[in-house]
Amino acid sequence: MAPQNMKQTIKSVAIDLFSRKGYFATSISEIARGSGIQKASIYYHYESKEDLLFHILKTTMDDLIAYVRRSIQDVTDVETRMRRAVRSHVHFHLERQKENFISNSELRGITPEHYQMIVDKRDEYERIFQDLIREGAEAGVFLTKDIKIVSYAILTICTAGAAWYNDQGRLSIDRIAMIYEDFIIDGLKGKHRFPPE
Amino acid sequence: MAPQNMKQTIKSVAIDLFSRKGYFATSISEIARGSGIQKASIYYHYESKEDLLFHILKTTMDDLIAYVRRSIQDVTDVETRMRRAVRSHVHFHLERQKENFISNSELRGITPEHYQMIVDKRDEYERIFQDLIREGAEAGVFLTKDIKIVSYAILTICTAGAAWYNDQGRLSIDRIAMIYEDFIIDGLKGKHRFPPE
DNA sequence: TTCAACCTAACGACCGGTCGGTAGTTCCCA
DNA sequence: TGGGAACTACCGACCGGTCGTTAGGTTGAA
Repeated sequence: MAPQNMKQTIKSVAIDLFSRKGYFATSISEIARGSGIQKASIYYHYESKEDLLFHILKTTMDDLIAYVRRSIQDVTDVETRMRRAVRSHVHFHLERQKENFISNSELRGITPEHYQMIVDKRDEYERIFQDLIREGAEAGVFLTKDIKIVSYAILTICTAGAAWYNDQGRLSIDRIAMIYEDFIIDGLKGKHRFPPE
Repeated sequence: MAPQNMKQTIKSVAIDLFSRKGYFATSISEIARGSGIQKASIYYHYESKEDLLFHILKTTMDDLIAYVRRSIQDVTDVETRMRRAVRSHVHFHLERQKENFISNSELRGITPEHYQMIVDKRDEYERIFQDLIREGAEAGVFLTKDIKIVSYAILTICTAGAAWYNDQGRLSIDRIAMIYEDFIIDGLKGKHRFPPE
């Protein structure tokens, strides 16, 4: 195994195990076995088990934010921007299913400082969608809703996909993204029976 | 502590700890400490740590199914039925936040046999919503969508609420339920830009 | 000769679970 | 009415095993 790759190998083995068994249920020995080295050697590449988890969470969040930002940067029409954002959100989550699943279930494994860093990144990410909802509402394209709640709804619909999506399954990532896109845009445009007071 | 209550005490302490720290990160000793007894005494009430988790998951699922079924049983109009189902789903998840959070994150802690039992119950529950979507589509009230995907979308929107809902927060359970209700019904009624092939 | 990249061996802490035991209560039957 | 068996609800001590982590040694390429 080439030297520069071992750090990556450990990371991808950890991603696989953390997503399948969970962070606490996965031992350093297992990660080492999967990587073809002794468990003590893990500590040459990562400071601790928590450091390994944090690395996974951090790079996933950074990549996600960059990915979605890029997908909407040169579009002005707000409905299209939202469609693009939803689509790229879905794509990212289904293509990097395991990492995203970890990001949404293993937050409790990291230290308070690291936790704050990840939460800050997540807030930054959510703001992309919240701004789009606000933009659309101000333009009269979407009907004003509770922006926070609706943004959570949008994100969790797609994020949850990472929990059940099966790449051998009936539907392609594209197809799923389209269904979500339609559902969300209709939800955003629909009038409410219970208007905000 | 009255004798009959200790089993319940242990259970509710476990619910609190499992939801806050996770199943694997919680030790029997901690549960015992929280319950005011020695850890050996836990084993008088529950066979094992896994048995305790399974008990929590099972009763939560049973209660959930019964609760939602009851809420729609004497209503015939399909939109109203869906609205009721969504509303009771949200209510149940936010009122019994911790248990539901565990139900959606600690499935990996149980044995294969128990896992199958819980998954069967969850399938049964999802079928309630899938039948409603089908009903509504056949009646022409909803536009036909991919029933499975859309049912997952509906359920996860609300379920995710259990992860972030704060009973000290800005919004009441009722208010959140209404927002979701509107969003979902609009999503179900909207026409699709990407029709199923 | 240096140094990155690994190794073996061991550490203390803690894990879930079991053991024998023991107050206190209930119940049966002579 | 009384005595003992059985049962409930708990305890303290302990088990083998695994955990994350560290100290220190080895290897091979540059």
